Amino acid sequence: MPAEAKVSAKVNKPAKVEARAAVPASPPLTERQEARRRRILHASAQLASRGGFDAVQMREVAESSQVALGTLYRYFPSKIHLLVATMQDQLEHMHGTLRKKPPQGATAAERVAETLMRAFRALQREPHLADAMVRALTFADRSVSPEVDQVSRQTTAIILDAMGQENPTPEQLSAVRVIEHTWHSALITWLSGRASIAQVKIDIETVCRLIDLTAPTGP
Amino acid sequence: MPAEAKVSAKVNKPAKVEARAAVPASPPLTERQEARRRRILHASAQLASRGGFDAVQMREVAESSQVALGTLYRYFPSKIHLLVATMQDQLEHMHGTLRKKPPQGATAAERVAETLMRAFRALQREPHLADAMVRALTFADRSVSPEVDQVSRQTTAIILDAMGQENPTPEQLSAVRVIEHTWHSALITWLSGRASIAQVKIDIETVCRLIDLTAPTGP
DNA sequence: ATCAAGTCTGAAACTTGTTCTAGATTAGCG
DNA sequence: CGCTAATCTAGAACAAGTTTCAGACTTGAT
Repeated sequence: MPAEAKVSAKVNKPAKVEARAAVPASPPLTERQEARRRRILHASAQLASRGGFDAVQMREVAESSQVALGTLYRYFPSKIHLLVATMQDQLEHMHGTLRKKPPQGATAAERVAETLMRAFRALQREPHLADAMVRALTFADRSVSPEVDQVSRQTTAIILDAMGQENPTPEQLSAVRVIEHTWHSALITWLSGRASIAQVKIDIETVCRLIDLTAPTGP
Repeated sequence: MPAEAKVSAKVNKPAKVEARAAVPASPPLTERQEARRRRILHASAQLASRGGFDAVQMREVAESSQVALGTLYRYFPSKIHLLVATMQDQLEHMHGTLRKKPPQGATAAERVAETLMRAFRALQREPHLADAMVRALTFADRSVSPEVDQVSRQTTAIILDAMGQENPTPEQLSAVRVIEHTWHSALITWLSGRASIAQVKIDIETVCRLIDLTAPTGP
């Protein structure tokens, strides 16, 4: 039988994903493989934290993580895949952090805005890392759709969490979609220096109004 | 004195731009230079229409437009610059087209949604071209900010046109910003196959509600 | 313990964006 | 016209993402 894992082709790259969780449902990795994967993601985040998207060079990631270039590509079929996976990783971490101190706002809109601003502040602490992750996310083509979708689901989960809404209406889900759009695009404009932090704040607060507008008890 | 133009360095690449118009304010180009520029943009759009972002290869653009590679880079300092300029070009064209038949909707929100859906339909006719332009736009880094800003201004102008609002309030401008965010991000999700045309429509209509919400005579 | 199948490594090769160079061309001025 | 500075061209060279390959290494099954 196989070797380090019983996968067929391409290392267990996160394929189809379970309905909710962030955990890939693909064949399990051996310990050593799991360790390699971690090393790679760590190196990726570290290099990204330095110089952003451009500083994440595949050869360097491979070297930093003590893995051959070919192996890196087996785990992550492209630089974009790698960075999107890095984002998944960071997002999970952030969701955990955010869960701990739930937002205080009185309305759902306030809580969502507060949560997103908290996330934004976290990103501001590592602007280069944010740059690498967000640029990869929006540049991703169809071949990365499953992974990008996963990030999107995770983001949706964070927002719904903040809303404290168990069973959102379709209208509310639309509002959440629009909020995500705004969130990503506002980050882009901030990262490329075309919008200030204050401007991003305003945009987030503006779009969050949609939540109240679509609240089940609303207008 | 100089040759084909009296520019200093880098061909008259659109620098600072006048307050409103889309016309670059830089030193004028010779006829031959203007012609070269047109050929390049045409080749860019043509290649993009075929295979999208990846199909726009600088060597091919240079060949198609009968220009040396070095010259291409003198006119457009990077592939991203080129594609963003291509977008400026197309946007101008589209703004002209849209002006002709103003939207019919009763409310500003309806008119904006109608206008954006009209633009969306136009993009659907050349999805590959849309792919190239939008991907370039969101991937652009700081070095392209002036040009991307110009595109943003043009988009804002189209939306304000549709609103029929001469003197928008700051709140309305915020709403317009959020609409633009949603517009760009929704296009991205559509282009990468993660959202359907119907979904994009819903998102546009949802975000356009913000306009009524912020109307001067509104709530 | 042995073996077959799959994995990892190291290095070279290939692709495409970007830069550089030497020489031919062009524009405008005197 | 003839000059000069800038532009254009052809082509090589460089950089980083991606692919490929032969051989060494692991793993799990027999």
